[in-house]
Amino acid sequence: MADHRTVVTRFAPSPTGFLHIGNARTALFNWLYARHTGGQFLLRIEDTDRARSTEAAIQAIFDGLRWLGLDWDGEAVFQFSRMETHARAANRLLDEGKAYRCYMTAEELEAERARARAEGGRVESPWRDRDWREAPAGRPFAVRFRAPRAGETVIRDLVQGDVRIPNTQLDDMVLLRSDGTPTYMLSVVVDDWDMGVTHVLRGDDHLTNAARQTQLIEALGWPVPEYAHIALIHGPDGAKLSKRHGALGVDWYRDQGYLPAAMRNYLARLGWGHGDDEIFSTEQAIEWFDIADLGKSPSRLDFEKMRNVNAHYLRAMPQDEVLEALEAFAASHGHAAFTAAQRARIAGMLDALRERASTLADLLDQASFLLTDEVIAPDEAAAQILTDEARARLGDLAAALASVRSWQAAEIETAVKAHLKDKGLKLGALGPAIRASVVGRTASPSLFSVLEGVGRETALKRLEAAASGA
RNA sequence: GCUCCCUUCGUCUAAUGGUUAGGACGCCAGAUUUUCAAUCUGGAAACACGGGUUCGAUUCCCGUAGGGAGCGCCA
Repeated sequence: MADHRTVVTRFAPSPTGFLHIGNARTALFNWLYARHTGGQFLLRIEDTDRARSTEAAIQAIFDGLRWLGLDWDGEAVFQFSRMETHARAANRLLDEGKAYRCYMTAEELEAERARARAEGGRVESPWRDRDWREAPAGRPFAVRFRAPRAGETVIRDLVQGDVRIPNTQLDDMVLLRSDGTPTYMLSVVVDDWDMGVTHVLRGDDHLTNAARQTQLIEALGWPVPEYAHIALIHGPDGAKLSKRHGALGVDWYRDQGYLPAAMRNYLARLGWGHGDDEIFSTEQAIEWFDIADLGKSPSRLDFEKMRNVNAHYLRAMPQDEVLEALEAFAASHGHAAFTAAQRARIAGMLDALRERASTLADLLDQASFLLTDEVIAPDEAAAQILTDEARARLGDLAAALASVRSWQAAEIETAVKAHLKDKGLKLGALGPAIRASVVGRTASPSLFSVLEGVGRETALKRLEAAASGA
């Protein structure tokens, strides 16, 4: 049994899809609280629904948590493997008369549920007060919890305060299905106790479950953990986050080029805050995090702000880390590994490039003119700039630049300006065309650093190609 | 339908029984500028509504409206 003097939190997703972004935030809060208190953060995979649980989903949870940098203590617990233990708890309640065998058929149940809903009461099983020996021999039965019919159950929630639920709203929950397998409600309670969980931070969709679980826990004679139910994250339109928003799994964010540190920062600010602090390190978040500062209202995802936070991290990260992240990102998007020359070119221009990017995807896109030595095909806007007149001027410029001794931005600038003066032109008459031919775009970092960045040979090759109308 | 939860700028949030209601993203304007950014300066922008309680409510209470969640032999 775990030491109950220290905080133990847990993240308990069911492996039925990807790691949902809302769940990722829940995991983050549990992780922050455990790290803040010097306690433990446990991971439990709730795989008791055999039909829906998949190996791929389990992997997605592990990968997602690791990507976010949320390390869990000890081995992940697989709920399904603890079935026997759960069943034992149910049987104990049966022996103690706190649960009963229910022989209702699916049809009877359906009718009773309709009645309860219409009358606003609980679903009642006739077997609650009947002797199970009256049941036809061999008929399968479910084990139901004998919940109080009257009164109320109060959840002492660290976020929501005391929440009182009338017991008339709480049915006799099924503990063991008629095939003998334990239900979620039973498994959670038994596992949380066995794992020594002291603080349950989860989505507020579990708030009424907390009432049922409280009843169960008390029947089992165990201490009720501290609860903290946090409001769910909604989509930008305020509706529940759904596939329609196209941004459910954390893997999507990774694929979009968001950085883990930025995600931690952004997610932490959703439903939690520390004064006016917006950008803070994970260490600071750990130091500051407290359940008391959790908000009660649901928050919406704001991709503009997320991009802004990410841009901040992209700029603040050490160069070699950005390069490493960019290369991994490129690889996962089908790019070949960078050559030494490519890496060197990107490194040389990294600060200029990252200043214009919010995500790794932006960065990779903006660095594309550095990824090849060949002539670049201009995009639509750039092509418009390359008129016959502009092309002719580029030819003159290429000839003039060929004699630049040291291929450095400052010297290139001197040479270009001398050439312009010679021709009686302003930079505005030639600059856009240089950019269009060398970068293939109408926007880029400073012209001269771009010329330096691609290297003399490639720069001249592109200028000449544009001049010859290629 | 029943039960429960929520409501401060468009969004994320801070603060308070007496404040010019603060910050951030976004937006607008200006500065800077070879493009695009970045940066700097300035600006517009909120206490959902109606009743109370109070000398005084954004803050406390009650309603209304709006939003959300739950009501499975799913988790």
